[in-house]
Amino acid sequence: MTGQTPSMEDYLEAVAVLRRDGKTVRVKEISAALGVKMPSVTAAVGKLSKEGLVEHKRYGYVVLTPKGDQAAREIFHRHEVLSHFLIDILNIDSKTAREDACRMEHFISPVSLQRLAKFVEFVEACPQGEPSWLRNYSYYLEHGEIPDSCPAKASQQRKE
Amino acid sequence: MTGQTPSMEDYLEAVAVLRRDGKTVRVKEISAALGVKMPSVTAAVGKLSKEGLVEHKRYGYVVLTPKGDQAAREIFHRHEVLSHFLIDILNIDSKTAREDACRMEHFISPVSLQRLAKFVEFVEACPQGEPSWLRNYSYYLEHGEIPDSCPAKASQQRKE
DNA sequence: GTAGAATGTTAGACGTGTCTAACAATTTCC
DNA sequence: GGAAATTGTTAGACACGTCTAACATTCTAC
Repeated sequence: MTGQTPSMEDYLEAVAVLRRDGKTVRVKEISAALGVKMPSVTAAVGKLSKEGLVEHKRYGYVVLTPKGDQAAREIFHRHEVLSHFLIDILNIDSKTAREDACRMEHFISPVSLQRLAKFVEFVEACPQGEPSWLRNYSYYLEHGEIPDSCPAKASQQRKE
Repeated sequence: MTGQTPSMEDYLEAVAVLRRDGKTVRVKEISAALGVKMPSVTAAVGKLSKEGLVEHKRYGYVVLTPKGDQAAREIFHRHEVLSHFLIDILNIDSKTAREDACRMEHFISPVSLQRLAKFVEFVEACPQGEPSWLRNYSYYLEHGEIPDSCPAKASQQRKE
């Protein structure tokens, strides 16, 4: 948690992402990235500046301070874990996944985030896990029924 | 999605939950349930009433209309799927899980919700799935390393 | 059946975040 | 180097959701 509102977290994250994409960051770009008008950005950047998270000279560039960078990293990490889970495990299209991550990232607790991260890690560390439960899950998604290769299904069928 | 703000969704859900717990629902109880003051409830109930989601006679009980009940069910379903996932799969303590679900439930898209629900369903339908990847996950959570019973781990060890 | 307690409402303030309209600075380019 | 385009800021409005303080209604119990 960064102690920021969802909105302020979005601004911080946007600055970090734009920066990462190479260029210096201007109000206009933040505005475009977040789909808000420039005056909203000016106001937000003013607040973040007061809190020592960004530096911003009037009419100039917006730059993260070390403290702001740290906060942005944390936010971005939440975003990454969530979208990673949504895309690679739940199989959600990346556009929807990113949108969902963008909204939910502001509300997941540190505990849940950490667990979710561990979960994703686990799945990656053990990708073929037991012939592949993840593949079985995909099958289930597609066909709506438990694949035969799942033991539970097999025993259930035996009973039938 | 119900077309409601997160706040209004919370009110709707609270009414449904209180109602389910047996009693008639009063402003005071909603206030207590959500941790807001009574005037906030009055205002919120007024809005929901205008939209035909609750009925509320001055100084009287708050009752969901069929439309409101439907919306509340949908919200509650989101809550259930999320907390179910957090508790039963990620192994998060139920207090944290419920709090997280309460916040995130307002922001998950229908697509992701449906997928998450499917995922939980899948895990339950196939609980022993391949010796139990879920148990392996629990082991991983506890010990921080992939259990030997995981094939990937086994082959990795062979290489070492 | 009325006084006091409990509950509910209204009025008005405030914080947050957004917007538009108008103005200001900066950059571009002939 | 100055006019026009671009970018940025300020001022002021508004929606939302919350609060406190004051007032109104209803309920409870004698």
